[in-house]
Amino acid sequence: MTRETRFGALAADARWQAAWESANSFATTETGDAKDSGRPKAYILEMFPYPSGRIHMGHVRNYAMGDVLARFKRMTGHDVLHPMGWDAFGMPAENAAMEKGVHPNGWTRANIDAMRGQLKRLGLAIDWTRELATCDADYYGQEQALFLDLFAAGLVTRKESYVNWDPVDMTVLANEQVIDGRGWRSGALVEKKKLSQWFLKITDFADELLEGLKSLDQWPDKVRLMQENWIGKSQGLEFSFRLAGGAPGFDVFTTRPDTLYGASFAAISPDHPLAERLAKDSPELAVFIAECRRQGTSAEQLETAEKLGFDTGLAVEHPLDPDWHLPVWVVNYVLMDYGTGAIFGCPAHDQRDLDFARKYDLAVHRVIADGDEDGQVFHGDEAYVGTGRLVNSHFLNGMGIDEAKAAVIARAEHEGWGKGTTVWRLRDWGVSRQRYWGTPIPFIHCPACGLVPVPKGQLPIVLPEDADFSVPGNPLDRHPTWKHTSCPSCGGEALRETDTLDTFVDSSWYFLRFASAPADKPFDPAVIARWLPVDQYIGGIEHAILHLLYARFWTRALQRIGMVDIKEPFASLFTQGMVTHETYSRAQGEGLPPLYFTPDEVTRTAEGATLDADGAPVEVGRVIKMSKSKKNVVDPDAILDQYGADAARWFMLSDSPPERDLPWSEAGIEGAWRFVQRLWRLFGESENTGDGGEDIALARKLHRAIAVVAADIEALGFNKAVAKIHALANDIEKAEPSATRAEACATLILLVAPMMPHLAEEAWAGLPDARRTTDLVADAAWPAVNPALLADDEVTIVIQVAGKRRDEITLAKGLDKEAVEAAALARPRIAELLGGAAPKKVIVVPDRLVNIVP
RNA sequence: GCGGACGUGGCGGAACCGGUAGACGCAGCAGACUUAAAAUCUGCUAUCCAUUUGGGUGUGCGGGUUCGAGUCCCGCCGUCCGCACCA
Repeated sequence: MTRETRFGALAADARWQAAWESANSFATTETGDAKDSGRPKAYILEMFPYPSGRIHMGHVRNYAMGDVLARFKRMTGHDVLHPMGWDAFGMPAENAAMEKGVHPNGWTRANIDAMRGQLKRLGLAIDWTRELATCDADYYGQEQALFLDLFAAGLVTRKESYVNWDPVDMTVLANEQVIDGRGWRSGALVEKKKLSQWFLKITDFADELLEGLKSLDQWPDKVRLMQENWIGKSQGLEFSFRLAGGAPGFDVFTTRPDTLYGASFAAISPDHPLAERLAKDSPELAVFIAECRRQGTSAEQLETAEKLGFDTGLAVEHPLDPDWHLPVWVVNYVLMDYGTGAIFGCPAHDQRDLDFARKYDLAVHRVIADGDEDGQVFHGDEAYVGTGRLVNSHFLNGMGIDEAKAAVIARAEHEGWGKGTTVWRLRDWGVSRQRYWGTPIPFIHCPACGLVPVPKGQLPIVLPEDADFSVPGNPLDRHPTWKHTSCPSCGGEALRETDTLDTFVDSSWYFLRFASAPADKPFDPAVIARWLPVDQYIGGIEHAILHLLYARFWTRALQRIGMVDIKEPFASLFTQGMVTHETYSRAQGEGLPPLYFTPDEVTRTAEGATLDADGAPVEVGRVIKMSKSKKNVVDPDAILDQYGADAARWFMLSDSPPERDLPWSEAGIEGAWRFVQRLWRLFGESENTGDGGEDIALARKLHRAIAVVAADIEALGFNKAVAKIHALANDIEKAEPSATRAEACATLILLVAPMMPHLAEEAWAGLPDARRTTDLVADAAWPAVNPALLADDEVTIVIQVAGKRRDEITLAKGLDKEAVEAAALARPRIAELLGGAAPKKVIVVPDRLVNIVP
């Protein structure tokens, strides 16, 4: 067979993908247990995609990274689990059903088929036998079983509550899914609606989920911090105010019980039951409350919102001095759904209270002083929130803040009017969705027996195939027959629950099902124990809170009921950056949005860009995340057709650090393509041994590259690994033919194999048998490093004079300081600079540099 | 407002633990090969002065610690991200 002078990527991609498939190369080695196989396990997982229909460049980047790691782990002797599946339930399928009249199942399955095909073209080392879609009855039936287990354990509740109702999607949203008062998917303004809802008691785990973050030392600090803020633990005092006259009042929560003597008013939320009660007899208050509710919740509105209040005329007794009465106001800045919906106002030491007090001319008393400022009247418009000592506070005077907090709590508990308590920002997870395309909640409403769990033997509760999607609302609820059933308990007529589960439930345990998927139960705990936790999880930062917090909760919930013995599902998390592209647009005149063009429609030059259709310039905009609306998208299929999988993968891994955004460019992919071809030519020289001699300098470079590339891949520093491989290729090309050079060419195949697997296979197949340890490079081992070749025996030492680089010498490695110093001072150039004078001081850093202070 | 991250050539970025700043790639310039183009190869490419050898400046800005700072400390400026009347 004569060797092609160009690497034919398209044919090679197909050839090797077929070869891997028929050799079953990426099937998981079931032992997965160092005890049995002697090999460590590596569970490499990328967040599974939603089957929207087409993959995008973000997927390519995400899966290329995971794939490099999975292939590298195989090469370094691990049993690897690297699966793929589909987060297949959710709104878009139902929207498609409504808009195009296709069934959600058919739409979803077709999308999965299309995307699977696209992913396979990337040549991913995935064990496709473990593929799952969350809309498989196999999968969601087991999810129903888990839901029943959690119910039995008291971790599922049903409560009547105000919910976030998305009027466009006609569904309920979790708090986390409401962004600036709008639905995260539809963008519609969210309304408050009272409904009976299913909840998972994530708040039971608030403390554990917070504490657990400390153990996740291989997670980005940023994500841990975001979760910590989300959980929002505050410790303080909860106490009751009595209305003056002795009538029962209301409870307040504060994190600053130390400032109680600085109180000058009490404030309740417009949604507080007391405010609502008072409003019945006060039309003015009713008007005020209505205005507060109209007030928006978006960032800008809150920023500029004025503190407004309504004096109820009521007064409450100060808990530490019953003769001291505080006026009760209804104010717009106290939220009903945090703490108790009521506070005491201490204007001197809380900015919001101070703004409010200044507006309504209320007393402002200093109770914390950081120096000699101890007058009772507080001046200025900036609250003092720093440290200090208590003043004007009777028995607290002179105490530090923490001491005073403890003293007030102790006194409250002793006298019985309050207690130390912890308040969380985290709410229970509302999982009810009034949708068709989700996991049916396995419960039955019986008029006689009430709420009855579906017996496990009757699972899965399958979605009906015939459903009407022509109008908004829940197709399950209006289905003519599906919800009618009999009660498992009394046998009488009963109705099925028609809510389905939030899709974040589906993604809270898919990583377990990948590891173990028996037919008769959700998973086999013994197999889970072998594979979990996931060793490397890779996905977008957009899941920092929702998905990752829910999955952590679900895992802990399963641990509590004894089904798994891990607390945290993901040992190491990596959040990759987005793929971005510049935009091309033309202004369309006043008031109109600009007209955007796709990269295909435009010719880009160094100076600017012109539209192919008319040859006139278009405006080159900022580099931003690829999005359909800005038309700055590049279709992976087109790239694969033109350049093949390896060039696409290589470019995705080059240049930008993986956690940062990657600017896509035509020049960049061209560069990757050229490098693929260059390597192909280089690999072709692998048998050119010249005179057969050794090239020790090249051998050193080779072995250093083997070690450094391995370390870079291990640390997910793909851009650095790419740079090192480039440098090594340069070095090999410059070297004269030799046995070492031939060996280096062959070894380079292995170094690029995780990133460019098709090219590697093609080149590997061209090697003589003597050089090939395995038929497929996919089964080959990572090259061994010869430690003796890692270090040079000579080093270049820089000579500085007064901290400035003036000269350099090459010396044997490991010389002692005196010898290095003498060698440096002996240099004519250094002697000249010193002008004959003895140096004041000489610093020698072994094998690195000499700094001479004249 | 609170919290966090980041500022290095024309661009993406590299630089171990404080020790040669700009690796590697892209773009650009010059040259070789070619009838020509593509492809490929070679060289140059932070900046200013001298242009042969060298010297000055330079990692957002201003200070500081140190023999030595992109890296550590203090204070600014800018960009991006997250949260948000959370009591």
